[in-house]
Amino acid sequence: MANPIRLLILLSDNNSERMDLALVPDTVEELIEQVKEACKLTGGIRLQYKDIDFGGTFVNLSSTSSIKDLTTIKVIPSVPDADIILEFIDSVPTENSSSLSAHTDSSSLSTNTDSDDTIILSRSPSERLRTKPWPKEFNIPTFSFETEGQLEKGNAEYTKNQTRLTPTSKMLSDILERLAETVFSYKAYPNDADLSDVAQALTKKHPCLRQPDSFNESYGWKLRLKNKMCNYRTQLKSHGLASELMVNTLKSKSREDSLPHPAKNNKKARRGEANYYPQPSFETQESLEEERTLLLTEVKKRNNERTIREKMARTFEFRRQEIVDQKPCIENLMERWPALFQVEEVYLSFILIITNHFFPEIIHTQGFANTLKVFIKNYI
DNA sequence: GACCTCTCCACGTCCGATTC
DNA sequence: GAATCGGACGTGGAGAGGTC
Repeated sequence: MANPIRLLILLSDNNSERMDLALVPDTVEELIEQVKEACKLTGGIRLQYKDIDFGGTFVNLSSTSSIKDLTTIKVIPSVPDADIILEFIDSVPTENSSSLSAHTDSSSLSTNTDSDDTIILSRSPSERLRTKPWPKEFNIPTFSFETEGQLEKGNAEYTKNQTRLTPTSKMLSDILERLAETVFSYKAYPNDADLSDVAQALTKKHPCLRQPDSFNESYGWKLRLKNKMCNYRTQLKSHGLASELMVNTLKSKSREDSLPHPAKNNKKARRGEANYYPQPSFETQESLEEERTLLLTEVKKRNNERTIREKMARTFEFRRQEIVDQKPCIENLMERWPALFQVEEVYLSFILIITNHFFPEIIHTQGFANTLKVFIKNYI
């Protein structure tokens, strides 16, 4: 029978615990789980052990064979290279509409979001609505109590004798309204494939709504939804609820015309593209202008990429609105925002724009974050 | 490069259903 | 019965893509 072993777990400089084990686990993963349980830790950790052969230096633990009685184990919160995630953060926005933040995982043991590994690419507070990418499987929301009740009855009827339900206008409004709200929480301008997803998810969840005459038995719902989204955007605009939609309003674009005609002499956004117009953050125009002035100084300093990146991120909304509203010429832009033309910013924006355009599904993945990090380290 | 067709989007309008 | 709401549809301007 193996002898029990005693370990000293170093949690921090002045925080340690004793841990007794009946036997050494076979794998490091098991040991990590046991340490987490014993010390009541959450989040990602890795372990190092005190290597006597090297004068007591802490060495990464790759095998439990290094563990003996009275070994000192050091707990390292999270593993930066292994735990990179992409997520939206609220404080420091940047230059791309699909703004993202790739940073090391800040578990309960770590608050290391300010390391050099952090790629500050976050979204504006106004865009908090769209904090998640388009779901792989669209989750149909819960409708009003009345609608849900009718659907439940309709589905039961459908299961029994394949009878389809013809929704009343009230029910139809409720369904479309809730779907539009949910779709809008992901995308203001969903494409055909997105709407097909929603329509299919709807008829899958509520088979009584299937339309036998249409493609996939859901094409009619897709058309309805497409129309609803258009009306929904108009509705939001009329209530002034979405500034990002307002800048894409044709009438508001042709201000120079005293009697603006819709879509007359206006450059229209490219297919599937709309002006990104984040709301000003909690910071004031004055403070942001001050930040911009500081940036002019910072940009002249050497090896100052991180500070520039941070300040560019912080002034993103301010800069974006300036560009959308005033449409400044390149000379003015270069004069006011020289950092925007630095290689790092151009590369980063380019990579994100291309990726978001062609491979939107990978932009939230860990693999993309890792690749981006390596690219920035090596080439920027 | 010109032309054509298709698609997208905003906008306006119609019309049926609902509310008052 | 008038007012309001909202789904549906038509229209026009613009971009994308294909063809010659």
